[in-house]
Amino acid sequence: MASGEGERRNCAVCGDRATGYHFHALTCEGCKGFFRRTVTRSTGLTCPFAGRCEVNKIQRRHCPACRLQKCLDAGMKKDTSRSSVRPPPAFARLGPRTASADALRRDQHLHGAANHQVHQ
Amino acid sequence: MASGEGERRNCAVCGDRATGYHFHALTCEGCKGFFRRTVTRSTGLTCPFAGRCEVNKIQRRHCPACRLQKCLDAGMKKDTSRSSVRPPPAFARLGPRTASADALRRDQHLHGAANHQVHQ
DNA sequence: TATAGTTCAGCATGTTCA
DNA sequence: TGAACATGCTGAACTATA
Ligand SMILES: [Zn+2]
Ligand SMILES: [Zn+2]
Ligand SMILES: [Zn+2]
Ligand SMILES: [Zn+2]
Repeated sequence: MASGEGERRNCAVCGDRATGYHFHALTCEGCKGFFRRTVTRSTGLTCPFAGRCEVNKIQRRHCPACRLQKCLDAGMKKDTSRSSVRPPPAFARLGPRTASADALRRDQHLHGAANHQVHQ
Repeated sequence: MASGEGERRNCAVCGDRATGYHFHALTCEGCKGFFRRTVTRSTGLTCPFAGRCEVNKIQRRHCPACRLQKCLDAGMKKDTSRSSVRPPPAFARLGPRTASADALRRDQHLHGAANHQVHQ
């Protein structure tokens, strides 16, 4: 269980608590979602301060341009080979997820762990 | 000399450290599991780069299609044969089935210049 | 002992909703 | 925007079997 604990897992972009590796970088959920949304749209973001904004947990929302830049600096990138080429299966879901199908799927992995979220 | 270490056994597919022969080829645990899972569920994998992806330890996850192709090129195959009580050396040396299919695949794969570089 | 099969925590990425 | 959830894939460790 690595009681060492000395190793804090912080987001490489804003320093918030990281939940794991996302897009090849250790980041928090916020920067993960931000990157996914932003990198595709790439709406010519421009920083009003010549890209000198600090990106931390508090101010990360203030300047998307600098946040995105820091994401890229941290090594984040979309895996072009493995994305958008496989989503077909779980689409076209009209109502609430049918517990039956989902349960069936998840049952395969629910043998021992109740939730396979990142422990912490 | 339990671990002379001088002789490194590398995976024929990705070059990672091999753990032994798996499905008739010297491979690592990763490619072993990948092949077992994929060869049966061959869900029409397609490479977004015309099958010219390099398959090494770092990038082997990027393109399943090319990874599987390299597995087959390395001679990997499920031994779905009958009793499987023993691996007969004279394994259907008369059947053109494997030879032709194999050659065909290899031909398709090794056609263009392998100079194509994938991201990263 | 060696290889094939099984398990499962973790990774990658997308979706939902407050 | 981001926490929570959904799913498929990966591979180290383990088990089964010859
Ligand atoms: Zn962050
Ligand atoms: Zn800025
Ligand atoms: Zn390998
Ligand atoms: Zn490929």
